[in-house]
Amino acid sequence: MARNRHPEETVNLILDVAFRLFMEKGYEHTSVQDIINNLGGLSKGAIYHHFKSKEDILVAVTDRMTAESNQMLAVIRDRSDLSGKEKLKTIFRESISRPVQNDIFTVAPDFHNNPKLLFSLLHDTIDNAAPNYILPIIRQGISDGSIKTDYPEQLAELILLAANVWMNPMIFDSTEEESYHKFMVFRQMLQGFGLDIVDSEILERLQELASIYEKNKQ
Amino acid sequence: MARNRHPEETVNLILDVAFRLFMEKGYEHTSVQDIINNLGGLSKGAIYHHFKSKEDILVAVTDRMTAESNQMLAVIRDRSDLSGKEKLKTIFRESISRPVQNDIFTVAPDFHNNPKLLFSLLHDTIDNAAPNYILPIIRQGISDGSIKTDYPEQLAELILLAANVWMNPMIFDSTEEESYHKFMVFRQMLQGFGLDIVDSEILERLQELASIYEKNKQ
DNA sequence: CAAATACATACCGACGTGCGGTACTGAAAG
DNA sequence: CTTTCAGTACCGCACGTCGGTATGTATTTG
Repeated sequence: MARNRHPEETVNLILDVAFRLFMEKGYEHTSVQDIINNLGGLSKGAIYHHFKSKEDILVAVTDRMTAESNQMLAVIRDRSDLSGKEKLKTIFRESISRPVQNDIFTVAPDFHNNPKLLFSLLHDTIDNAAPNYILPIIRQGISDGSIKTDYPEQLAELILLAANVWMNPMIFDSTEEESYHKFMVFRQMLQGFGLDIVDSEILERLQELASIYEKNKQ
Repeated sequence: MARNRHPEETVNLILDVAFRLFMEKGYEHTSVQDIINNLGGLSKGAIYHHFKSKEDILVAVTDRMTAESNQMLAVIRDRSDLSGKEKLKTIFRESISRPVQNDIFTVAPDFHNNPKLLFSLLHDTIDNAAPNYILPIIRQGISDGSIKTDYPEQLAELILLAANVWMNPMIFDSTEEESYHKFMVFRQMLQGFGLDIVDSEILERLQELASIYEKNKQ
């Protein structure tokens, strides 16, 4: 295949293909040769020119996965027109209403055969997203009086772990009913921390989302 | 190597060695040959006589890991002298006081390089431990009036996910202070569900445990 | 003795990766 | 505008290792 004048396009092509295959067959059951075969003429040398290992491709893929949602978190975190509690409310409304499939990712991620991918998400949640996005919001909430807790770091972790992992239908698939119950338990948990961030609009959206997932499975 | 008259000893030897290596180097970076080399004369044929694949060894290893703690859960679940809330209380007191290192496992499990192992633990928690051990206890608690919730299944999942994963020092290492804070947040979460299962004895034990872990790291 | 079991040995195809080589690019030099 | 040339995108094969299998053999069991 001819040399590409914009190598970043080649990198993106590799990531697109790798992501799709990782989702379809799992990271471990996707060989580098599989990726090559779906690259349309590119060779093994091309891959190892842009990435130093197969693992390196996975890292890039997961980075691209979390980048978008982290961007959303950053924007909300930096708004100056909302209290801490209102920001949390906004985050959950956004993350629920956002469709899982967008233009980049035409395949709905499936973590059932992807221990490595789940592992990355888990650590991104605890090591990156919670301290960098949720924690500042909780701190602000403490300052402005809209949130009360003695342990903001741990509260941020627990909330995001529940939301990003436990309630994530890509990780633990649930029936519509179960998803709804999870959300109600989550709501009650937040209320236990004095955080009543759930309104009827969010509840409505959740029920919609759950029914969509249910239909896609069949 | 001579044939063993008690093949279960060979199986246990394989599992001992595999477990140690998985913990030291991670599942993926442990080759079958690595296991063989640490078996003291046994060969590849021996391994593939007792296990059908490397993955099969991992399953056996994780089963042995969770068996002990699940046994403890079963005993408490089946006691007839305690209310639901008291059983939960007992479980947490037990799991905190139980030393992580026992005679079988001389290596403290470390999940940082073991996506597969963490994956297994996560699914055992949600698919097995929560519904089979915690859920019946919560149901009993609902019956005897010591626990109140509309969604026992999801509450069981959330509680065990927080306890087994989030608060697990083998998965997310924390300083003594962080562990303590996690526990306090956990406590507040349970209180939000009307469950006040934490007493001063448990708090004391937690602080001890945290300081032990802190020392072992250095 | 025969069947089942507990291993050992030799070997296979597929895998991730390294590397010597090639062909293209874009900018500087003439 | 042409020539030159260093940098790099990409090729494709060779290598060592991997998980797994087929088969052989000694030992135990019934």
